[in-house]
Amino acid sequence: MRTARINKILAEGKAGDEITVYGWVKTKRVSKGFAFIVLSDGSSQDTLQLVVSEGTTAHEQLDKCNTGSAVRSHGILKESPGKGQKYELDAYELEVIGTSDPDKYPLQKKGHTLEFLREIGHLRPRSNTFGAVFRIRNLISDSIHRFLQDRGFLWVHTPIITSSDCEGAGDLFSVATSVKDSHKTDVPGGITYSDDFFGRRAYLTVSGQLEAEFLAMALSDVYTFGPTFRAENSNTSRHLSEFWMVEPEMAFADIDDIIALAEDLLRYLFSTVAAKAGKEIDFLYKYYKGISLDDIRSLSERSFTRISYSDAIGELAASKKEFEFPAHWGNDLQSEHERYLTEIVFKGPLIVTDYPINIKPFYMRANDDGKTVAAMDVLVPGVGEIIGGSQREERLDILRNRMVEAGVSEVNLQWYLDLRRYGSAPHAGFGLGLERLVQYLTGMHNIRDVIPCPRAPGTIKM
RNA sequence: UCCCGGGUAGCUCAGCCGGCAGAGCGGGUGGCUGUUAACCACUUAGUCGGGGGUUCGAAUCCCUCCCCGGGAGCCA
Repeated sequence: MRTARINKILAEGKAGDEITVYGWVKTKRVSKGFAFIVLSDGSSQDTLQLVVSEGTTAHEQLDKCNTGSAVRSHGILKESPGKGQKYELDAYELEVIGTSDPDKYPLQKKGHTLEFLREIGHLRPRSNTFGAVFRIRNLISDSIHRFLQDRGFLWVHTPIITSSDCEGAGDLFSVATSVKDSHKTDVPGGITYSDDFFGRRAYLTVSGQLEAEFLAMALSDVYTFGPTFRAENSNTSRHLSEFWMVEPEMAFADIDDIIALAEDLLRYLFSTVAAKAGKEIDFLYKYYKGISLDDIRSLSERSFTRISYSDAIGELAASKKEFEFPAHWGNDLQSEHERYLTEIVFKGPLIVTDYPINIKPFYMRANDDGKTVAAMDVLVPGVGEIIGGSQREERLDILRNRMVEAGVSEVNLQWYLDLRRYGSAPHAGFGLGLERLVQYLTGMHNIRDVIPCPRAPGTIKM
């Protein structure tokens, strides 16, 4: 089955070309004597219009050729006299490969709500919206690899099943095989982890950071890119139980190095999306009013604003706006604070640095003031935090003190402390939430609409 | 987990101070010689989220459970 996808036909085809095309029927408009069929194959935002004239064998197939059916067509490409498309296919062959009962097929010609499409997750990629979102998601993922590979970073594959339970990034999913052993009752669920598969408790990873650190302390510049899992009972439009994260980790690097890396990476991604996904962005902006192509392009061309946490608190305190929770040094920024800073004050991505030591994890490097750590978050309008990172504490004694204060046991982290015992060096990294970035660039308000199979509390279809 | 809002035809919704179950879209049939979410006519379509209660009578009022959405917290 030799195929030419519609994006290629439209980009490289010439009037007069004889072509075969495959796709799914989006709409069919039948008039006396001829019919129009709009065909989509997901290869781009564009569709191909088939013109089926009476008297052809193609015309005899029209009755079976309903919305949603899979078809093959063969004909001559020609310039379209109608508006809305440059080319159309003068189709003289039409074969319905897979029929679709129009009475039952859930997707109509008309637009659907995102809530309804979420209920038919297996069919929603056929919609214009989800086609656009998943193409952009792919472009971003590919571009992340390209950017980091070009800079000499090694993609390292850190484990999905892990024994680390102390990263402080929320509740973990347990991995077990013996849950049927309900008479053994020393842990909730009735199993004894020492008798279970790994001989000790295991979890799905909440972050590849700690493992990326030991790889960076040998290979210098590395990154992880894979799924991570949080068992938090959070029900929001910005949280998933399973999401994808990119975590670069650099040795012999400080906080400024990774701030620069984060900004360069984001600006590269903005410019790539603007250059290669213009039609998708235009479509999504038209319907969801998230971010326009012009805005993405201009974001890629200017440097991000950078502000310390302390100055951000000052900015919030000086504002005339009434917050539900007044900004107070020592407390984490609330959603309303992040929104105010990114949407009202700075109107774009914002890098906030040097957070109070008490609200950040033990591994972040203590600053000389004793009150803050070398941390950085990148906040964007509408979505909030898309990147969180820090310089890591490389000084053994200070790290051990932080662990004691945080109540983190050393027992299972001797390997982590070894990195500080043998050839310790300044290093730093960050985590980029892929779905949140895709949200920002697509304007999807709900994070469940930027991943094919969203997982959330009580939600695991397919 | 908490606070709001919602659940009525395949979809989007109206009806809600109790009294015959509605519209638009979609689907079907017919018409139309260039459509673009085509257009015109006709037609099809219901466990009013589940359970319980009040009442002569409940989509409508009360209780309860479930599900969905928005916001908050946690974070990416």
